[in-house]
Amino acid sequence: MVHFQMFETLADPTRLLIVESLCGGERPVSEIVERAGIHQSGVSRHLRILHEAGFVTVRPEGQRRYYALRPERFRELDEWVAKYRGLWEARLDRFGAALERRRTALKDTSKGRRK
Amino acid sequence: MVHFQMFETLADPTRLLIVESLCGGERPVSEIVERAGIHQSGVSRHLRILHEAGFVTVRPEGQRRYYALRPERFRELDEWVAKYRGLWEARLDRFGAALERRRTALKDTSKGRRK
DNA sequence: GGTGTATATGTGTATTTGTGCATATATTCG
DNA sequence: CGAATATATGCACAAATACACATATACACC
Repeated sequence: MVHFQMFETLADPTRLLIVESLCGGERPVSEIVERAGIHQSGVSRHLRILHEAGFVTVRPEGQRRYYALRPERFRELDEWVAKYRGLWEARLDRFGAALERRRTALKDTSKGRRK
Repeated sequence: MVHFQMFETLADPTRLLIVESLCGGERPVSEIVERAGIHQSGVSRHLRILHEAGFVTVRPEGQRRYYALRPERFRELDEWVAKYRGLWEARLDRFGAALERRRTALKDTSKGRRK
């Protein structure tokens, strides 16, 4: 529950569009503005938010500023989601459960999820 | 950029707390209210939002309503984040690239993730 | 220095959001 | 039926947010 700010940062269509625009590598602001479809000042603000949240880096070059994705936050996101992988993996287990019980001894792989 | 609504849903500390409270299995509203630290009506609203966004299911039993996590949305989240795994994996690759090239033939174990 | 281009910031505003309170709905039990 | 418990909803309101416009800053080139 410390991570809700990461989700706040991504909880805006324009910011998510910016993130996906940076998927292919660093981009100058002007290029992002073209795709975003909102005023340049708005894009600048969104980039500030993304930067403060640690999702992007800036590299000034001349009068341009190139923004790029920063791996750390995405990795953090990945680790958060990882905690919930058991949800659907467990479901698949249940399908094959009866079958599996007949074949092998029941190895208790449930990580204490069942209350 | 179709997924920003998923992030909107998780972009609230109380809702994220609810999600994590449901990690251990289904819970009645009353129990969630205790942990949330806000008024019962607020919790009810958050549960509605989570439900409409497809993050939870409801199972009425008597006068209680048991909420539980729904795997689909989390899986969707996982798939979204997966697109960004290349960010840090690529960085690691670069560190060990020269070394690895000398040791083994390049076995391509990437499951088609690289675009 | 001055001019032009790229990006950031101050300000006002309309919209959205989380919340508590009071009340409504549903369910159980007598 | 009525009373009690569990949960949802109508309403009002304070706080936050995304946006455009105008302006400020930073840099390049003359």
